[in-house]
Amino acid sequence: MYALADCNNFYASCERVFRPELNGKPIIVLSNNDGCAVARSNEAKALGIPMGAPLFKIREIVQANHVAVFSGNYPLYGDMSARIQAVLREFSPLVEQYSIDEAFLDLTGIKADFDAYAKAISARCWRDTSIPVSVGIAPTKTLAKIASKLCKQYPKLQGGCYMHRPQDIEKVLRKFPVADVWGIGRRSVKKLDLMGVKTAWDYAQLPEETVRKLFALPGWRTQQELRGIPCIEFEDLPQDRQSICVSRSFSHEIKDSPLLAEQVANFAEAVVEKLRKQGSLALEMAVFAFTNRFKEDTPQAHESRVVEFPEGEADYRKIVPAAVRACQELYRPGYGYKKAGVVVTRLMSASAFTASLFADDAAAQRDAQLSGVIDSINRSFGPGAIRFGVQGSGEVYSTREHQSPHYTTRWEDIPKVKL
DNA sequence: TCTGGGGTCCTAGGACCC
DNA sequence: TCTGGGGTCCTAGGACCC
Repeated sequence: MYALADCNNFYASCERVFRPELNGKPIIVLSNNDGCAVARSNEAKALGIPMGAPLFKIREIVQANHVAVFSGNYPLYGDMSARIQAVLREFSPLVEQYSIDEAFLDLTGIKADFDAYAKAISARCWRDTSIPVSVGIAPTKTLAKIASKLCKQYPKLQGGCYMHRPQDIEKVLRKFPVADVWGIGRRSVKKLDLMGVKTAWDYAQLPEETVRKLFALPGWRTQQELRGIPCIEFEDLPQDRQSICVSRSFSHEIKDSPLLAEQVANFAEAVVEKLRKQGSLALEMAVFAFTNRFKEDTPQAHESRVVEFPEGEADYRKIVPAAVRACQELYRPGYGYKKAGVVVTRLMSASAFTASLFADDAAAQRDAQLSGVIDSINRSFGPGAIRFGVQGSGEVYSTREHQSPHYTTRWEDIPKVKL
């Protein structure tokens, strides 16, 4: 059996932990630059605010209903996510962190009344973190996902649902929209709709050859999983990323080459930090920048440059300047750049690295140590404590008007209790 | 005026080999 | 008019996830 623990409206719930007066009130959390609503409390959903709605399009609803608005506070969400994880590990040693707000548990070998177990996991998360968590338990990951969605739909389940008898599964699938099944995206829903396939049950009953032909291997796996046959691996140990990307939209268009280079330098620095954290070297890097695609009446540019590192690289002093050079090369005057980013690909483990016959070992070792020093200074004193001149202030060009404090990750922001 | 960011997997088709 | 057969590797693009 697998459990899926899914935090309800995660970012919104995190904000509410430290603002309990907002319980029962509509709240939304915004994307970068305060652009779109990427998380909504149930009350905000009920007001008809769609996922991903641009703030300027929902301003009237927000004002009329006093919706509390927050800029994204990722240090807070990351920390709350780690706390949830710690709770989950008490219920199974095998936890797969699937995303910031979801984790699968492998319950193999655990003897328990799984319905009570699901409810207990949810109750414990609530007690220890004040985050509401929906826990579904079922024979496959896809069915566990469905079970956890049922918890959100039916409060009487008290956050936990165990679904395993074929007749129960059939009953649920017959009412469950195929569009809400994990792995069935918008494109597939369109096709399925034309075929008259509306529910998860309809999908499970399709002939396998049809599914294989129209939805390929992933679609077939989903079908098997709906039939109760596990097909999607449980990944206990987190895999190394195959690519690492840092990109942002800017609050204003950038027309100036040095200013664009400054942003790119900051993205490159952040990429290297992530790359080093997972202990990888990059063989390739791409730097890209483009104009505002929503302004259709202005000239559009979509530029990128690729840089190769034949030896593999994870050195700030190699990667950051290379990114800046690539940015200077791709820059074209007269365009207003709205978004840029840096992505490293073809990553390899630094420990598996074989040095080149012609490399200067002493110099390489010195450089590696220097990057390590940069890492430790920034870990101790905060991001950007030490940085390249070309990074400017180290701040990216963005708007965050509704930022909440970093309650759990910054000393100055820790809530004070008055006695 | 204002429109997110970061990933993975799979497949078809092209390039190339003998 | 006729124009081999069988295979691998790589990449771009599609689809999906949160």
